Amino acid sequence: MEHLNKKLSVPLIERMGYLYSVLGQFRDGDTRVTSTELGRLTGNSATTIRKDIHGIGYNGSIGTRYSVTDLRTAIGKRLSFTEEKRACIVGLGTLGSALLTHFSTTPETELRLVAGFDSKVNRLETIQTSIELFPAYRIEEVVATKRISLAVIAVPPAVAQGVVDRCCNGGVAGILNCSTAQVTAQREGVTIRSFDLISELRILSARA
Amino acid sequence: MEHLNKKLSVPLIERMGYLYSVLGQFRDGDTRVTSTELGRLTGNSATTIRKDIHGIGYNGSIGTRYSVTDLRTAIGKRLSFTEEKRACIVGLGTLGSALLTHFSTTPETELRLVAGFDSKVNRLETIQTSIELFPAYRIEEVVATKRISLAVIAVPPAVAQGVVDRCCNGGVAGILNCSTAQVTAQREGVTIRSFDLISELRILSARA
DNA sequence: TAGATTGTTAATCGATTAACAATC
DNA sequence: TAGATTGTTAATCGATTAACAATC
Repeated sequence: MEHLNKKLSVPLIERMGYLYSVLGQFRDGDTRVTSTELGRLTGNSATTIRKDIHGIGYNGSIGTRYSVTDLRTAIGKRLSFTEEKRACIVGLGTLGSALLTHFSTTPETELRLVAGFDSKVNRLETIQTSIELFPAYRIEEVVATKRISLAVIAVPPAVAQGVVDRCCNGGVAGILNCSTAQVTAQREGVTIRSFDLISELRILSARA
Repeated sequence: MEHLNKKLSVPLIERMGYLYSVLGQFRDGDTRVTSTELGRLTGNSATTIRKDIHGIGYNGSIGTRYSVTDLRTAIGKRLSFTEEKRACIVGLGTLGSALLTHFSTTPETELRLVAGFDSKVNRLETIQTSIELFPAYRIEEVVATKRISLAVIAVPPAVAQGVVDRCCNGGVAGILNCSTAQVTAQREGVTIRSFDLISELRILSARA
């Protein structure tokens, strides 16, 4: 009754998110697996796995292993993979429209892409997709009415902050910033993460 | 003479990589800036900035501030942004070819995209780009002869590990895995980072 | 029972922050 | 000199690992 609502750390969420998808690949949900095995499958130590599982509030029972389905359900609940989240993509240039296609063709997810935005109306007309597209001036309205909680930003750096502001006003809870600009959320409680190919390659090249 | 070749931590590289690009935006390189100001510009504490700068082996002088150009040069050297790195993209589906376009149109970088690979030869023929394209069976050979050190992997999950192996054999030092598959490097000294839209959105949605 | 395995505390490691001495 | 600012040590914080008690 203590740790149930504690905020989870990012590393833990990353590990458990991945474990969730690994567990989904088991054919037989009745299987039981040890923490050692789960560690091997996800590239972590058995101790970390046990600590994480404990951290999300799930309890197995000592001696017996973890039940695949029960554990998966518990992770899903705690990380709220069970309730569907609606997402949008703002900016449909080469990168944005590729992410749109990539996203809408990825199955098995609790994330649903429900809108795309671009400032150029004639660009909207040329894109072939089943996702609803809107001109950028409607961001606030559409985000609010469709209750979109996640936004992927793929616009030129110069306009990124403005887009972030409008997404915040519409009421998103999280923003994935794919532009090279540094942006901040005015509104309290909006999480922003940066997602940029060049930065990632830089990190790789500096490590190597 | 002690810390010069110590391996830098990923958070430090991320912060200094970003600081590097921020410093590049100063019009006048003769400007001097305080650690407090740099912290504000990058979203870190002044102490962290000073510690990082110290960590990469740069020394300012007490009381005067940091020289913009000198500091930028020092970061560039230590993170080896000065020596050009060659990169390739493997897998030219929607995501891969968008990354190819995105990458080749991003200027101001020490990273140079020099090759694209795909297993389908007729797909190679339809892509319009100034980057040289090759069939996938030539990965090892081309990576080796062009001395490519970074590979971006955007292939279907089922073939990801095989592609990683061939890149390693060719001699890359770093791999950015954009597929949903978990892959490992057989060879010692190859760094792999995962770069996946869906995982990032999951983290965001679990935080929010 | 004995071996295996989880739950959980203690120890370690690493990164960030606080504090302040050194010095321009 | 006095105020500002870096360099650097010490303190804090958080995450990972080690160890082992609890128990199937």
